[in-house]
Amino acid sequence: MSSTSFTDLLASSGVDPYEQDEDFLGGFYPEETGSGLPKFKTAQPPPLPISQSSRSFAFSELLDSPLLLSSSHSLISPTTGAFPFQGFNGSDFPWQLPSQTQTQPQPQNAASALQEETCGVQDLQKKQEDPVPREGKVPSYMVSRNSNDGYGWRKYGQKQVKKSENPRSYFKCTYPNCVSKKIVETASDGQITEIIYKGGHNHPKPEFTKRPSSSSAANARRMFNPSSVVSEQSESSSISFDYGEVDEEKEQLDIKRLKREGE
DNA sequence: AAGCTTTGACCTATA
DNA sequence: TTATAGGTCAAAGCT
Repeated sequence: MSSTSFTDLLASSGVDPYEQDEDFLGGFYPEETGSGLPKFKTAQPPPLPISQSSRSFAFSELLDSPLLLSSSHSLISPTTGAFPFQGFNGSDFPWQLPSQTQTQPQPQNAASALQEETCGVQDLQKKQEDPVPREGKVPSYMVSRNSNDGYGWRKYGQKQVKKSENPRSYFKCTYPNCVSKKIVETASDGQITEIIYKGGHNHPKPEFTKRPSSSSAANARRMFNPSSVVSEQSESSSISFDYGEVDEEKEQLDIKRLKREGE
């Protein structure tokens, strides 16, 4: 998969660029974003040992750590999308628009890679900030299943954690035998402030997920209602990828967590 | 009727 | 060893 491009992955996953775009903007992001751009954070170790770190210390650690190597799920579509955060190497942003992706030059080194990342994030941010204005908070049902990164998610718990003032929602992938989970931290105003992915999907992205076959068609409609799903971006909202803006403490916690999971 | 969300209780890990 | 925090379970209710 090292030679597999994002586009290829899209194709192989049965998602065409157009759809992908919709997935990211209307499914994965928006919903996740709901309102502001979420602070993407992932506990999911990057599948490939690529220079995706905007934080050398952390990633060098990760790269050296068994986490990366032992992450069996890393070989599959990890987190949310079928495409892991390897995308951070600058050219494969999972949520990056195809056109943008294609114009991204390959990072020459760690430093440039870092710049690329930063750029990619910012550009992406702009693109995402534009789209659609959001009104009000995002209902939990949007935040949850809607995680249409192509996968189905079921909320199994919510908790107010001390670490952050915002409540965390816990989701499991609804695919049979899939152990993938994600934790979404949502601010009081409905903005998703943090998303943590745990475990990878051990299955291909279900094609039906875009149109949830769940009984709650109403919910599905609401979920996919652009006007309600898309977000207006505030100045404060920003995409903070795990790799770039997470504080050391959090990252350490994630690493701990990953280690535990890996055992 | 199936599947999902909600929510309090319970379990486990960590300091 | 104990207290606290984080994560999960599972029953109830909803769509």
